[in-house]
Amino acid sequence: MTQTSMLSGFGRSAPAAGDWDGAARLTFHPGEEIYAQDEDADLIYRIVRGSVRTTHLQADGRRQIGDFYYEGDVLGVEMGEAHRFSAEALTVCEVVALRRSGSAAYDSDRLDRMIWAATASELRRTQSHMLLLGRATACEKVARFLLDIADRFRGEVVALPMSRQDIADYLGLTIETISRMLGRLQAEGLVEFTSSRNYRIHQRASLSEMAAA
Amino acid sequence: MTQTSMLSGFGRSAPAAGDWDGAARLTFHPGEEIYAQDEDADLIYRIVRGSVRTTHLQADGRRQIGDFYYEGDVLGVEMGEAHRFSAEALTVCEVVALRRSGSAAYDSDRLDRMIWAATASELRRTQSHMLLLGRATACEKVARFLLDIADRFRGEVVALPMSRQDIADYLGLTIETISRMLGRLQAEGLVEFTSSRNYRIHQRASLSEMAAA
DNA sequence: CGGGGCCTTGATGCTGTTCAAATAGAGTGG
DNA sequence: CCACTCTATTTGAACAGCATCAAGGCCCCG
Repeated sequence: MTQTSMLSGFGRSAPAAGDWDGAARLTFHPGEEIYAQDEDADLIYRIVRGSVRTTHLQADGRRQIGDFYYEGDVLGVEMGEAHRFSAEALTVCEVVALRRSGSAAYDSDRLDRMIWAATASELRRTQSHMLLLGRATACEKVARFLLDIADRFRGEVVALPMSRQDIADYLGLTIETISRMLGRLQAEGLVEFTSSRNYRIHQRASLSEMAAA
Repeated sequence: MTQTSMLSGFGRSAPAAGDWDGAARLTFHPGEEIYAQDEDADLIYRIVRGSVRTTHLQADGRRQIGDFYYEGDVLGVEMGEAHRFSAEALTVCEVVALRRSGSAAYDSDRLDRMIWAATASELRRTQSHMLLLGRATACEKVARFLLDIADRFRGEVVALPMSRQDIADYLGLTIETISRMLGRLQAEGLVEFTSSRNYRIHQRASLSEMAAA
């Protein structure tokens, strides 16, 4: 594949330690934009700490969340000249950035593999998201969302770094519907919310059943 | 069906010339399966002639169409072990098939580039589809669908190789809604159907407006 | 001419939205 | 630590869009 030509090194930038030697290390605060929709897609980012959402905004204000990203995930591998989504920090976030175009560089083989893996992962997740949006009831969407998020954290209690509006724009629903479905799932004893942004799954099997059907 | 068994017929099929030397050339009839959901994703296919749909079937029978593919498009580049979608011919179809893993081959560089390009294209199209499914009204979905299909054919009259059910499962709607929206767009003079599977766009600007908003 | 898909059209109902308001939480300054 | 404010979330009631159910028409092919 052509990754070799797609990648390159990084001129300046204080070399930071970590997986990507020579990469720039950046910090973002909640709500801050990491890259903008329609901006040139020249850099890719790896999240060292924190969580990020990608959003696509339409002219009339409707918003679609592309995905949520966590520690270890790679951002910005969309194909094409420009980003179709912007990326914003949900929590305080540390990322390392690497330029992907430009002159051939030092460890391009490793970067190639990384970009390829990130693209493959992106495609898989986008396909899942598409399936979720296409034919699922509000309740199914919310159940699957809770399971998906829980699968990323090994902890007993799961934290939701995103707002109800973010969840709504991810699932193609309204915040009111999100709230009602969360309420219903809790009333049925499948999950328990210790606060509006922290929950625990009580009956994973039943929840999976709601999600799949 | 597994590729091995599918390709067992390769012995007889005369290795055809064309873009992919040494590739197997196959013919499928309407409704025939090119590869199955959950089957090992070992082969990729390039459509020489005809059109194809990819579909994902859930246990309860709900169906989601992944995409429609035409002459020149590459199929089967989904990542992961197995296909999440099956592929079925819509019309009589000729495809060439290539194994993507396995013995290091003659022109693997070119193959790599091709796979990379197809994956990039797949990601872009899946993202578009996701945006279409997330926050769009029935009317917007249908308008965008008509424009998308028209953009693939340069002709004045556009042919729809797929059924209303296929369109419905692509857009996450029902056949009745599809039919009503097509009727509405025609009544408003934006498009004209010469038959239920052939149309002509009359006011592209207005149609785009319906699609975007 | 008859049968069987496929597509269209009509009537009714349900799911999720919209509009509106109450409640809960988080942050701030006294 | 408490009162206050601002925002996020929940809850309720009415509405709308799309689905569902049910006929009816069209077209292809035998």
